[in-house]
Amino acid sequence: MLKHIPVAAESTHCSTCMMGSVCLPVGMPASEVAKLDDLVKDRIRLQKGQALFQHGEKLDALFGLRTGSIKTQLDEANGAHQITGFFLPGEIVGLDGMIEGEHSSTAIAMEDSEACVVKLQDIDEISRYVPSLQHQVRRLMSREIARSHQVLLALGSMRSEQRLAAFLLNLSQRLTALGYSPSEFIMRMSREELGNYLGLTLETVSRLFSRFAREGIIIVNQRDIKITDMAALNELIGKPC
Amino acid sequence: MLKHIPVAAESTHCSTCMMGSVCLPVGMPASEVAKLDDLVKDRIRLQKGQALFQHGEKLDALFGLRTGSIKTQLDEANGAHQITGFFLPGEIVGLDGMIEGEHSSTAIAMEDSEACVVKLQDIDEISRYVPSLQHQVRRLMSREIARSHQVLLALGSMRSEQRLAAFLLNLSQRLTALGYSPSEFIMRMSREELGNYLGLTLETVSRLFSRFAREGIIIVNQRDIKITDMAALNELIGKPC
DNA sequence: CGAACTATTGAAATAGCTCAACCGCGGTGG
DNA sequence: CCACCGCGGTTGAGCTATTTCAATAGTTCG
Repeated sequence: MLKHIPVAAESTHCSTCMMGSVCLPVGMPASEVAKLDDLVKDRIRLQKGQALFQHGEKLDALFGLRTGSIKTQLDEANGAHQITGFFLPGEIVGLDGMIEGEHSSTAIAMEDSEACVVKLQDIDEISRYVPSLQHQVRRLMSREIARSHQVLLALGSMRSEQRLAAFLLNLSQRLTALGYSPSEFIMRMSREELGNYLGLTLETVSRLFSRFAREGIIIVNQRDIKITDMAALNELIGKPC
Repeated sequence: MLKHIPVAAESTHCSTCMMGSVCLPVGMPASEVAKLDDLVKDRIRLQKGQALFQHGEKLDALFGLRTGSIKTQLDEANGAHQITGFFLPGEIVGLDGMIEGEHSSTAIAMEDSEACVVKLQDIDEISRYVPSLQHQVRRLMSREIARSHQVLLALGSMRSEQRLAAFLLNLSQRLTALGYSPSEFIMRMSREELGNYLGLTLETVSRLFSRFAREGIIIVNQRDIKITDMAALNELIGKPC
């Protein structure tokens, strides 16, 4: 059972949340953000491995990740699955599969995590007096489409080393936006999960890490990554530094 | 320059459009659809090869494809590109890249086509008295996300023959929804475009067509396809008929 | 009719996969 | 405390699906 935590009156709301600058309100006029306080009525605390929602479940809310990290995946009939995204704090999970009111994917916590629950009906309610909220949801969904197109680009037209380079650069950027170091971080996902996401086997991913390390591009210690030559990564994906 | 055609008063509106059952209004209550008449104020006629919109252009509208077919692609700096979707009549183009009000992709007509223009500001306007319109847009965007996740699944975890099988089945289904034959159709895209979309080379695609034909699964005549063994295709993608 | 695409087919090269062995680390229980 | 297990990661060797390069043919179109 999911652990729900009602958001107490004196607790953090969107308008006072530290994540505001990168989360749902990002880019909204401050005057409007102030009116979002009723948007999040509770939060969910997840333990590592727990599902935030599962394929086929009724969908009536979006989730703003506050702490931790989450992966989303498409489950296949034969038991296999394809990971479609890794989410960091401030990012919105659950934008896919509002078709027929059912989730089309499954979201699983990769470490202990906490997410704000944003009910769809509250979005509708609040957009009546916060006109920009609907635009915001559209913008977030649009960004999610663009994001998955980027992954499509990687899977469709990059070689293995480029996929990993693109992934590391993307992760670095997103972590930077959260205030972390651009060049040193801990990956929450296993080699297998990363391989699944990138359309490679776990062995290939492992070999790539070793090779990048041998070439002096990164320093690898299990999931602890230090990027020592950002330019080389950019060059790999054809972006002249 | 794009050819705009104002929609005359007596012309077809969403409420009377033949495509209504598969296009933007799909699933909306009939009473609401009746109020959508001001949603489309003009249409665009495109010649084969012409762009409906290009990467970086200002985005202020969605497009409902009325006739023809359109491909969307991500353009890379080095001149390469990744095709992210093929669109048929009734499908909505332009849902990606409402970020920063700019298109993140380019949409190109694969044959002479015509699209209804749905201005974003008209959507906002009309949703004031057609409450379900916002839901509808959300639903359509969500479907677009789910769609691209399906492609991700194909690119990430299927072998070449499965990708082509999945593609043919998907195309067949969509054409059926439009009232065409499920088993006999003309593909609007070249082997190269299909290969690009599926993350394969054009030669591999060509060989796969030849092989499927040799195995009695399809009959191929250039872009003219006849599926003779639908069950075999389903089996290929692991869906026991 | 010839030019320029578009598709097919073959042969050789290779990127990434499969199978398999091994290592290291963290927990667990005798 | 230490032996043992299991899991995640690394590395090697051989294999194979797909690509690359190349030659040929069919189709479209001015």
